[in-house]
Amino acid sequence: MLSERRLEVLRAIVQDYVGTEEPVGSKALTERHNLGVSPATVRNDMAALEDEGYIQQPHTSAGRVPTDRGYRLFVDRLAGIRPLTQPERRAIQSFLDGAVDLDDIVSRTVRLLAQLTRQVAIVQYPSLSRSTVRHVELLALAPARVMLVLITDTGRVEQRVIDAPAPVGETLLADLRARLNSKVVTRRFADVPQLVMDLPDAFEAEDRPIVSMVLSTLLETLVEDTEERVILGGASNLTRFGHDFPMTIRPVLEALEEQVVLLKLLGEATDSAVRVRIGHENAHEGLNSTSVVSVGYGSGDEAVAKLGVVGPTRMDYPGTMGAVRAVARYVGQILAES
Amino acid sequence: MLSERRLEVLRAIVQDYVGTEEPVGSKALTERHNLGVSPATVRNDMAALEDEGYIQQPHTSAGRVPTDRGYRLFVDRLAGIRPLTQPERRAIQSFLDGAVDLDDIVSRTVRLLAQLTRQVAIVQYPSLSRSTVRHVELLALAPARVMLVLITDTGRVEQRVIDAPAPVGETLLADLRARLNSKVVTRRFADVPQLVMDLPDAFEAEDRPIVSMVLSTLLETLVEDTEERVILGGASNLTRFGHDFPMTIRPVLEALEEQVVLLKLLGEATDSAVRVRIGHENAHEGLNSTSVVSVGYGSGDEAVAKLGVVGPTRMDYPGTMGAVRAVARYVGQILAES
DNA sequence: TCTGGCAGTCGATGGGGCAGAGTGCCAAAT
DNA sequence: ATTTGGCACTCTGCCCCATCGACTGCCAGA
Repeated sequence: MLSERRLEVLRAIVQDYVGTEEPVGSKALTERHNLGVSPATVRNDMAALEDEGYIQQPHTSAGRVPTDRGYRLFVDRLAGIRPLTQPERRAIQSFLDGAVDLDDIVSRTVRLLAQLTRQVAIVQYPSLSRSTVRHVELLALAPARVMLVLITDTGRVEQRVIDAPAPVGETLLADLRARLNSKVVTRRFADVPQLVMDLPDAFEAEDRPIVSMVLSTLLETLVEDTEERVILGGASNLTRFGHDFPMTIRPVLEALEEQVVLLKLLGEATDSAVRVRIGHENAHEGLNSTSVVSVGYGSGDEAVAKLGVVGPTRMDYPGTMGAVRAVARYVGQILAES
Repeated sequence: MLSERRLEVLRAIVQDYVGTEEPVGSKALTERHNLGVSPATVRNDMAALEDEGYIQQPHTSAGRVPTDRGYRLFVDRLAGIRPLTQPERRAIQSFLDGAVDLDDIVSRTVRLLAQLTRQVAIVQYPSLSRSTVRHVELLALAPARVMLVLITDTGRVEQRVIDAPAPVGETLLADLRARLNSKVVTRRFADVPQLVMDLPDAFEAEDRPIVSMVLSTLLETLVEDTEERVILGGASNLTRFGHDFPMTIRPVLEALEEQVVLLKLLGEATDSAVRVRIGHENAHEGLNSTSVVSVGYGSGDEAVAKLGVVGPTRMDYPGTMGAVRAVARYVGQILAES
């Protein structure tokens, strides 16, 4: 396998390349990092690294540039996650603390993340599928018209209007509201259908149609709103992609406009481990020269949604991963509090 | 003043330049448009137009390019608004007809507009300042924690969590809910502050702090909700800006991320006349080489919000204006129906 | 007022030559 | 077996220069 020193050389190459954006040569390497060996030795190591596919030269007689594979090794074995500095933590906290509602939290998060990483940030709205019900409210808008309001533990509110076949009494409404809430509050969306199944039995036969109607509307809402929304910010950071970006930036911008693509980008993982997708590891063509750093976040131990950033494969992985992880944690806290 | 033919020359220059993206010379002009005069004559006219500041040459011995002033004259006097073709109209209609709610209408509109004009589209949400309150709900999440839910007649729902200084009794909450609703339901947002002003007087002294707290949160929500939201789409069209766009695109992307800037871009006008802001007419620096075409739209005769597109000053004005106007009309219709 | 002709200007293009940076390889040293 | 210094070689990037082509402006004549 690769000797310790060769890994060290790879690490140095990645760090220098990320810093300078220019292919790095053997001489420059020995000067900037004190590896304790001569350029010639480094050259040999580089040749070996190139054979293994970790680095590559853009042209004969140019310096080396990490390949996707090289970045992968770097991320997996050579680099840790850099924790944020104290001032950065404070900045995050004060920035997120002012949020007034869920929309605000999400939009602040995306801006914060973009600013912190100087890259394009993506934040998924807390998904409803893992959410729990905080409260169900029933309001009589008119004698035969009921509004159903669903409030989730993530602060999201959804509403539906139900046209009943006959006037609905206030007492019935109150009764249904009470029973419904006692059944479903604190329960997960996924469990709700079973929990309310036998609810109509508790009512008079004449009331059952409207009860069923309310229930089916509730279930519909639960399903429909599991739909996952994503917002993004910091698009202007795309201009820092590199000198050749006219070719690069176009497909990226296009990809970023598709909700579906964004969702896929964030990946399936929903635990709180930071994931990195490098270059071609992203299935989506056009994002072949970008990397995505993503992580799940949520109010409890379980993630309810994901967030992340997308930037050039040549990015500061430790720093970006640190920022993404930290933001996810703080957002989780904020969500848990509200 | 400028002779008829000189205006014709200006029009030809604008059209050619928009088409080719390259400075246009006297010879090419006479070949493409049959002006009935020789290149030499056109040269004289061009010199005159340049003296007046309508066109300019990038370098000595290059063709001419319209100035902002030239575009302005073109838009004001030389070009009409090109109506859309029948297929285009049908496309608009079928695209917008599938919308299920307000969010959907707006997001479809922005995509449609971006696609139609192949530029960056901006759509402002219908303003809520004319909305009325349908219902206010108060829920006890915890003993000293109340959630306020506001439901508007447009079907929009907003919620806020209030941390009370002391536990809030259920009876107090019910009382407040009832009184509040009887005051504000069916009332316009703008009228609410006055209506609830004396509400605390109806409560025991010890309850007044929490009552005031709820009221001020409500008023805050009303104000914020009236606040105008804007969304945009088609950012990938920025890549069609021109060859030199690295310099150009950056400030534009930055500007487009600021809600405030976007709102200003759309301008103040709220009637249904299409407005064009060309280059430096946009106060915002960094948008000096872009033009904004905007128009008000609404469900009735009165415009409730604005939409538009932003693109390079070198854009197809008649076509863009036509598309913007048409989309605004159709969206107005859709809104009126729902 | 228009037109053709003519000289002049300037950007774009492409070749040639010259560094500079970097590599691969080899033979000697450790 | 590994490391090192040396050396020849190969590129790219840059500058310079000459050429080409597309314009313009101006002037004299129709």
